[in-house]
This record gives sequence, structure tokens and C-alpha cells, in this order.
Amino acid sequence: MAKKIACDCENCDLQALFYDSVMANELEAICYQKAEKGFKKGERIIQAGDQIQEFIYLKKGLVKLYKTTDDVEQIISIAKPLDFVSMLSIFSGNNYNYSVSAIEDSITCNLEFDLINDLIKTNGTFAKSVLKRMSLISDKIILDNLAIRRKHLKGRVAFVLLYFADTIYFSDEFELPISRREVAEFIGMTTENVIRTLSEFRKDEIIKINGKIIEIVDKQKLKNISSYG
Amino acid sequence: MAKKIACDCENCDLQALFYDSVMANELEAICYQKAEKGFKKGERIIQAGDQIQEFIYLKKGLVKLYKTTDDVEQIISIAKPLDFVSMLSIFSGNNYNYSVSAIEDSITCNLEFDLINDLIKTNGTFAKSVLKRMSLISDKIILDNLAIRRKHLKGRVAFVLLYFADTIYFSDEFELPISRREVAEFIGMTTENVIRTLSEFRKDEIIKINGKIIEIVDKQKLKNISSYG
DNA sequence: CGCGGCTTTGATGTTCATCAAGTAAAGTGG
DNA sequence: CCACTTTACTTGATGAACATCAAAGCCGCG
Repeated sequence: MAKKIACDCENCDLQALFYDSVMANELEAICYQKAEKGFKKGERIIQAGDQIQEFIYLKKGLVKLYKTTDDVEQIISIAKPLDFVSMLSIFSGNNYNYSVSAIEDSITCNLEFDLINDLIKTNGTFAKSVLKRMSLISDKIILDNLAIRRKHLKGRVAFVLLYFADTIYFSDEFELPISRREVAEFIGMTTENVIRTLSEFRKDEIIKINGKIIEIVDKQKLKNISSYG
Repeated sequence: MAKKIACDCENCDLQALFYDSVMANELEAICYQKAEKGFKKGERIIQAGDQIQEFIYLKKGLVKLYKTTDDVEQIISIAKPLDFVSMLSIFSGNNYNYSVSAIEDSITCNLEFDLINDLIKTNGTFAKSVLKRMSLISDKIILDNLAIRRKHLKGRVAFVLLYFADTIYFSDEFELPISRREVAEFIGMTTENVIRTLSEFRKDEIIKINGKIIEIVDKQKLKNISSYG
């Protein structure tokens, strides 16, 4: 279960970026009442439908943003710290529209939502920085979704592999943090076809597979497939 | 070409909602420097890549939000007044990420972007209302896209017809404001299959077709198809 | 009045989902 | 810690859904 962990605002990577606009005295108030929570891989951080009471952002880890309809799960985005996924719809209404789960051990920093609301009202610079961040998140999700939509099965799988290599792990060898089924839920194809495509890439010596460990061998070819060449 | 038209802030439907939070003296300044522009059906309002200099919102009409990649056009959303589509990515960077074109004769109200920025910084209530609106737009786009993704060809076409009937025209008989090709670009299928599906709905007496005029005859059946029954 | 774009229908082939069946891995209770 | 159960992974065969190609009629516009 999610448990509170020690506070260390001073060392938080997000501090500079997030509180850029916040005055010292405000920052103190925020730091004082914030709560950090740890989540193990697989644990749910936000459940769609829940009432919004906290302003949650990712301090460390990796999460998936998704929605479940009639037992069908659709992954909307994979987000890392600074993507502030929880921000996405919290100003729309009183309840979350999406679920968020940790796909790697993660730490969130939680603030009373009212506090953030007050801050937005009283601190224009902060409001603007929240606006910008929300805008960036939306853009990323919409553009990624459009990019995926344009591609066929192979291009979509290639896209996901490049996504993890280039924007999450910054390495051509990494452990895939999600299952084949989740890849399928992300790109809108079936699990079997994701597996088939990965096997094909392996046979064509574009990647090496060892369970969850993926190594990209021929990156240029993978890029070509992703761009649909 | 887009031309300036007479100013009538007093009668603007958007005024109450948009300027809810704006003080009288601020409102005056805004009204004074705003510019309204008219666009004929088919005219482009925003070109992806253009520099963002104005804060544009739809006063009247209907527009499509889209993106062109390698000569392939993908429609992201169909928006009516109060959807404030132009707001979507204007806080992300200096240039538009998406294009917007009128699909019906439309009127926009344009404000200097700097003015809005100042307002956000000085008026917290306004900032919060912009945040809320942006959040609603993102949610709508993301949720609609997820809904479409879940469906097969017939369900997607049904979804689009119900979308126009229930959220745009509030009537079961309407003139489709976009071409068959654009419907295809919206739902991610081919023009031919959109046409085939419409013909099938006609043969099954679910709708009547007269060129661009569509009449929904058996709405319940259309809803079932949309929900994928 | 002819040209180009939009619409329509048919024929064909590709892509992908579904079904089936088996192996490997991971979690669970005695 | 091991038998047991469940979940994830994998491959193949089949059929359905959809794209592509082709051809022709229609409409609006210069």
C-alpha cells in the first residue's frame, strides 16, 4: 500500500521548475503541508471517478494514464516526472476522468487542492506556469495519439520501442516496464499481434529480446519502420 | 478573405461566460482593442506553424482542428463556440501546433496575446477560468478520440452522425458540414468506407441521405451501432 | 462547357482480429 | 519450499474488417 515517506523538498528536482514562480513564504507553506507517497509497480495512484482532493505530481518513477470502459483498458499516455499527468483534467470538474497506475516504483508529492487553487488565484506567475505545463501535456498526448493513428501495426510497435528508448530511458537497451498486453492497449492493437511483430523484429535482427529486456540493434531500420518506410 | 466586421461586445454570447471574472475596467480595455474577423466556409483561420500573436476564440460558426503530415490530413476535433479551440496549445510555445479552418461561416474575436497574458498574471479568477476551459477542451478531445478508437468502422460513422445531431445541431436532420473525405479523416478510415457505411445505413433505413443533408430515422439503432451492439 | 474535386459502387488483396493450443513465468496456499 | 493456480507469453490457422485500385456519374465553378 501507498505509504508516506520522508520529506525532502530541498532535494526535489522538481522544485526549481515547479516553484519557479512561488515566493519563499508561499513555498514554505506548501512544503509544510505536502505529503509524499510511495507506490510499488502495479499500484494504482488515481482511480477514474474518484473525487479530486489533492494536487498530485510525480516526483520519481513512471506511470500509465488510462481509461477503462466495459472491461477494456485503453492507455492514453506513459508519463514520467515533469509530465505531471495528474494535472490533466483536475480543473475540469470534481472527479478524475482517468486512472493512473505506477508501472515502475514511483513517488508522488501530494498537495491540498485548495492550496493550489488559492495559489493560482493569488499568484499570476504560478498560474501561467501551470497553464503552460497543462498545455504541454495536452499537446504531447494529442500529438502522440495522432502519430500512432497514422501508422500500421509495425510502425506503431516501432514507435513504442523508440519512445521508451529515446524519451524514457535514453538508452537502446532497456527493460520494458509494461506487458505486451499493455503495449497493445497503448497502440490499439491486439496482444498477439504485438508479440508477433516483436518476434518479427527479432528475426529481422532489428532488436534482441530477452523477456522484458529489449535491445535495439538496428535503430535506423526501426526509425524507418516507425516513419512507415 | 477574412475581413474585420463591426464590434458588438454587448451582444456577445460569450461575454458572460468568458469575462465572468474580469473587472469592468479591464473589460473595457479588452473590448476596446479586440478585433472580430469573419471567415467563409473553407477558409483557414490558423495555420500550424504560424507564430501565436493573438488570442482567438470562436464567436459564431463551426471549425475543424487538424494537423497535416506528409499531405495526410488528420482531423482532431470539430469545435463550436465556447469550445475555444485556439486556446489548446497557445501556452505551450510560440507557434501553433495545429491548423484551424472554418467548416461553416464563422466569426472569431481576436485579442492581443500579451493582453491575455497580463490578465492571467494579474487576475487569478480569470486565470482559473482559462485553466478550467483548457482542461475541458483537452478532456473532450482525448475522450472523444478514445471513444472513436474503441469502435469499428460502423460504430465510428454512427458516432459522428450522433455527434453532429446531438452536440452541434440539436436536431436529427442536419446538413453535414464536412465532406465524406473529412469524415474519414476524423475517424481514421478511408473515404470509400465512410460512403459505403452511409449507404448501408440508408439501405437499412437508419438514415436518409440527400447529398449533404442527413436525417436520422432510427436513432436508437444508430446509438446501438455506435455503442457497438 | 469542360475540368477538377466530390461521391458512389464493385472487385480484389492486405492487414489485422479472433480462435485455439501450448509453453513459460509468476504468484498463492498448504 | 513445493504443488497448484493463474497470468503472461508465444505461434499457427482462419476469417473478418478494411484499404486499395478502378471506373463512372455528379456537381460546382471558372
